[in-house]
Amino acid sequence: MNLAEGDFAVLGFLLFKPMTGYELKAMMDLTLGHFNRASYGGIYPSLKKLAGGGYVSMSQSVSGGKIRKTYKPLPAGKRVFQAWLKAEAEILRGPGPLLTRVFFLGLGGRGNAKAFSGGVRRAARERAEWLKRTKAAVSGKADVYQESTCQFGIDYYEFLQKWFERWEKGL
Amino acid sequence: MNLAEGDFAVLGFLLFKPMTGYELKAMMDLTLGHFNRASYGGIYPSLKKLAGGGYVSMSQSVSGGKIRKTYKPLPAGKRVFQAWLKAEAEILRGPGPLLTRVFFLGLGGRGNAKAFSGGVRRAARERAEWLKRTKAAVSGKADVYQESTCQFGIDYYEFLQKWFERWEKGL
DNA sequence: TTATTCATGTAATTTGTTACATGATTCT
DNA sequence: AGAATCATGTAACAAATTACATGAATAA
Repeated sequence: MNLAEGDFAVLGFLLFKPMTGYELKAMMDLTLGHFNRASYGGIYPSLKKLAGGGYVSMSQSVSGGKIRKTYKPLPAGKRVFQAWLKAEAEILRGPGPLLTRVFFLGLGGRGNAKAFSGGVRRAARERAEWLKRTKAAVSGKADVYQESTCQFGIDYYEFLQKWFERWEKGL
Repeated sequence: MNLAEGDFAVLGFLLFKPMTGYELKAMMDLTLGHFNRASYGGIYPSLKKLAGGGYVSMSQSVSGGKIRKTYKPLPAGKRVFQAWLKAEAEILRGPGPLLTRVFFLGLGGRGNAKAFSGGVRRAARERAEWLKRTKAAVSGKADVYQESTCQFGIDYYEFLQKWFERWEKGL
């Protein structure tokens, strides 16, 4: 039973501040919501999983008949989160997973952000190069739209490179 | 049993040219592979589903003990594909689904591409505006990385707007 | 008094991913 | 002889999405 992207997002938010599932949803909607949508159907099972694995603890409080379950990271949770922060980034799935990582970079060590950014830039450069080659290979054989798809990829990965380059300098 | 993103991609490729599952995989890897990964585990069940729904026909040929199943779109398949091409684009999931649509735009009517591009630009503009507002609202309360996440979103949606604007002009 | 916010979750379905299993043909 | 390409697919698992179900407190 290993943790997925969504689980790490939940865990990361709890590292900022212990929260209830409801509060988590509100925070996620506000911050990562534009790319990574959060739903109760994702959050509550995730909390259960994290608690079952010993990554977070749960404390229940009852006020006025209403149950409130507040979740808080345990040492094991902090450990796996740090490991996740240091892992290589997957740039292929689009900005969503990438942004989730950027969001939590403040929780990692000082060198972590630079290393992460460097990894993204390298991967984006490789992707852009590859696409330029395929574009040249397909040129003439494909219609405008198909070539546009390729061109978009090139432009997108160059945008990524530039963005992270600029960002790294400003850190 | 309604069709998903991946099913439409398969159907679209078959509209270019009747193919086998194997050929589909090769084509998809070459063209849409950078954002939308294709696997046999996705393609073959998709073909089965499309055939079962009466969207494509299958013709089997045996040459040298080897079975070759070639799939070809039926009128019903063409109809649902056209409807899919005309639907509003989902810009939230990142470039993947967007690019799948661009790739097949040549199969739609002349006005289709412009309408699509306009829709993307409008959605991207709204998203960027929304992010600017939340950025202003959160300013000071969030750390560098959290604000960067927001800034990335703004820059990304502006990149999208500019890209499609330029693209539309060149059509 | 009615709508919204706070607060919990489950169940079903869909979708995607990975790994496995098989075998002929063709190129080196 | 061995590697790569052509060609089929299934099974298991992981993940995400949607819809459903419930109910107290509070703000309009």
